[in-house]
Amino acid sequence: MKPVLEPEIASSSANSSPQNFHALEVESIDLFVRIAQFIGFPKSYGEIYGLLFTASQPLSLDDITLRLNMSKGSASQGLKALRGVHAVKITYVPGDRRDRFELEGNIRLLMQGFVQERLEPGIRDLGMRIDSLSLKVNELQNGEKKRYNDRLGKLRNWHKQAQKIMPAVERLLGG
Amino acid sequence: MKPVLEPEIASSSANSSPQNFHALEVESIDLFVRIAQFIGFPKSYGEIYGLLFTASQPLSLDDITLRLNMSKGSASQGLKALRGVHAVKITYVPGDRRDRFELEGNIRLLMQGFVQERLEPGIRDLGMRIDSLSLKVNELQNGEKKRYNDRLGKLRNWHKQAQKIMPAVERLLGG
DNA sequence: TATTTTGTTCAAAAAATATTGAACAAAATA
DNA sequence: TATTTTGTTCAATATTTTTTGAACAAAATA
Repeated sequence: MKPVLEPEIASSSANSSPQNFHALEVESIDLFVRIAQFIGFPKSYGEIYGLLFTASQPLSLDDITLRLNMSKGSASQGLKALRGVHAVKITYVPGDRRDRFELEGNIRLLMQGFVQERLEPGIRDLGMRIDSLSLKVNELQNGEKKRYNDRLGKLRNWHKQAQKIMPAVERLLGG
Repeated sequence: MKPVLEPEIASSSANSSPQNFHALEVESIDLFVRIAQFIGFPKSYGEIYGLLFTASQPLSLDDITLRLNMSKGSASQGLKALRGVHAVKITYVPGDRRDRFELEGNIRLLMQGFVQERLEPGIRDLGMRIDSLSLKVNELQNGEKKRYNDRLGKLRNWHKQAQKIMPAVERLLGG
């Protein structure tokens, strides 16, 4: 079965890149590549997301590799990761054996996934490290101990506030 | 003039790494290396910050390169960047020709710098791109236009909320 | 002024990260 | 069952980012 591609939109400004992209698609992909890099994802993830953002129907792995001129391996891994943060889902399309991919309805799911799977674990890990450091500092002699504790106190405080703000971030970005 | 190094802390658990680090220093540097990576800085920046965190007095460029076994170039660049986000400052020490570096008193300045110089500009840039995309979408035919605008609307909404939360993030992490 | 000390810059090297592509497994079809 | 289609994995390759180190400039000292 042949890949399902977007119908070319008739327009005098139609872009004629090697992949036959519409100018709008290019700009959309570009936007999501930046978002990806912003949150620390490889740019291929952003390309995939951007392509799906513009697509009028769920795309197959083939569509994606063809359109983006990307290896099957990359596309597979990227889709896996995007599914992992609930940014993309697999859709069943009757009469097609292949998986078809499309965006989760809500953009917020991308951000929610990011917050829950990267931001929060990161903050939690830092907390554990700060605690461990605090314990060791308590075994020092008085002078040293005071100096360390002054600085550690500020760090703990910062961390506590970072934790405190997390639910709000999640609620706003995810609401 | 010879480099100013930390006096070795007498302790049965004193670490004997090649650089003669105390276990506490190692853990502190490790912690800040993670924080650096977390916010997208090279790990050398974290090493420098971590070393300064444990230091009982301002350190010179020499101290830092010697202690961390890092090139002069790296140390210079790292310190420049850390000064750029107000995480580190230069202190004048009478009788020493060299610059001496120490942490800005408040940890929060590190985060404030990060928020102001990375997070906010990033969000702003995304906003401009989303606006540009919106303009182009308005030139499409009705069917296409609707489909795009549905998705773009969600994106705009997400972006608006990200902007809204920014001051709170800044206030909390920086207060 | 000549020499030394100190810090910066940037091209080249090293390290880290992302991408490819071929081998593989699983599922559908013939 | 044999063949084809589809998607995954991972070692090798390519790309990007970081680090080095030597050349340089500026400032202090002799």
